[in-house]
Amino acid sequence: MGRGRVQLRRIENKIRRQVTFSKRRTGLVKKAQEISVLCDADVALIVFSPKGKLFEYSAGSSMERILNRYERCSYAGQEIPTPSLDSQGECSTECSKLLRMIDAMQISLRHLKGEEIDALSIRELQGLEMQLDTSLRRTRSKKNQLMVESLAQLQKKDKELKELKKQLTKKVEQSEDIEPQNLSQGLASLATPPCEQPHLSPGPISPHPPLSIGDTSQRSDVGEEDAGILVRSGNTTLPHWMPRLTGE
Amino acid sequence: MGRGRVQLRRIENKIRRQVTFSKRRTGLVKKAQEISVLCDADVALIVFSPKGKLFEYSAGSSMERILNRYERCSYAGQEIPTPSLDSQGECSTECSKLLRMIDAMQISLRHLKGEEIDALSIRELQGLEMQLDTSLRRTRSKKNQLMVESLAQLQKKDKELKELKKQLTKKVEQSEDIEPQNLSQGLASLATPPCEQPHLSPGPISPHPPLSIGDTSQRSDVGEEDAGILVRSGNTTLPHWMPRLTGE
DNA sequence: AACTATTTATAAGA
DNA sequence: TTCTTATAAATAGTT
Repeated sequence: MGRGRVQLRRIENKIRRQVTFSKRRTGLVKKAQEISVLCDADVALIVFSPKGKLFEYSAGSSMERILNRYERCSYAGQEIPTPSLDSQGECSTECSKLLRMIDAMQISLRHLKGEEIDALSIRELQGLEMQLDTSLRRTRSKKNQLMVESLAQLQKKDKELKELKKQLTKKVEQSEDIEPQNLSQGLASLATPPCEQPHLSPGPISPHPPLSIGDTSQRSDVGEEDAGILVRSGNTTLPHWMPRLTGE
Repeated sequence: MGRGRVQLRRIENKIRRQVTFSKRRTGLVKKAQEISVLCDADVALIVFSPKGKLFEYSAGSSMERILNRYERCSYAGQEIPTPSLDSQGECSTECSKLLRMIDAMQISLRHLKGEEIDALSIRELQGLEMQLDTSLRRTRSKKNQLMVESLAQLQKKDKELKELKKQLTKKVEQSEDIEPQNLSQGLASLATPPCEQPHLSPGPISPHPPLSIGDTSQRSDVGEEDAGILVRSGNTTLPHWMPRLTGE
């Protein structure tokens, strides 16, 4: 059904494969829905795209219901999966559902943490790899964005302080005959503060949310990705995660 | 597709309904198998006939594996099923504990998936980045290891088949005066099979567990890490995830 | 289970 | 992604 006879083998072209997947997935769901309505059947359809994305469809009853029914039917002859502690019917059902959920989530968490991946197939590993790659990109990107913003803030603050210093110095000079040195020395140590994290001081000095500045105890990966904007500082004291480019 | 427009409503006639069910079920399975092969997807299909009979089909991976994966994926993104009903002190305490646990896990899970990272601090992002980096390395490493092993297997099999072909060809030549060409031609097409995924054929042809072979729909990252061993193939049909180095 | 007249699905192209 | 169109495929009703 299309402009050429379909070869029953993997479509090599990535784009065409993706398009075909999308179309056929729609078709499959439609068929599933049709058989459900026409023939009064319960249908559950689960599809994982090659990239590992999940698509699900169920008709006639909820996915959960169908899967439960499936387990009952398919395990019909096998061992009993320990109904175990049951006395408060309702609640234990709820609890065991939560426990299963936790089980499943733990497995996911372990995999995402690179643990217990020995049991995974190549296909699953590739899905995981892509997921992790995406996450890593996003995380790096976000981190670098925050770093740049944070630095810009510091620079702005520094500039303001310098300006303040300048003005005050001027005033001091004007009234130097009255108070010779005390004030001017105090200002010198105040003008460029030792770059503390903003959130250490409870008072909201800046209108921005608390920025905590991380360290770079890793490989050199700071200047990557979309943080390609190189921020140069004059004689600003740099935060410790920033590579010292200017040999001030 | 038939001699009348299909009404999307339950077929009342019992016989017709049963017949349609049977036909469409076949069609649905065929479609499922096609999308799996064409698009390299994992598909699970569960159908309950109106009489309650179970039909199941899976492609790309075993039903069990797909259902496990489904639970992992679907729970990972799911909403918490309402802390709700609490009256029986003991159990609801237990439940809410589990729910809090699930909550925490979901947050971790989302972060590891690169979602909802906007609220994280630079320090937290760096921690996450390192975690993801480690996971990615491990995953790639494991995947590549499996790929190499899988390829080695295929090569071994290929070699065996070639040896077999050679021997059989020899035998044929010896008795060529009796049966001129039929056998030898049949062998030629049999010697190097089109590298189907083993799990598509139900019968266990090889003694190896079903290897599901993933694709490389990503950046070129196959030859990295500890998979530095370059495996060359003769005229073996390569699995599709393998970069074609030999321009056969 | 087979056979067609038709309807549907969809591959390719835009 | 969505629309269009030519054609392959599925299948409803029939035998």
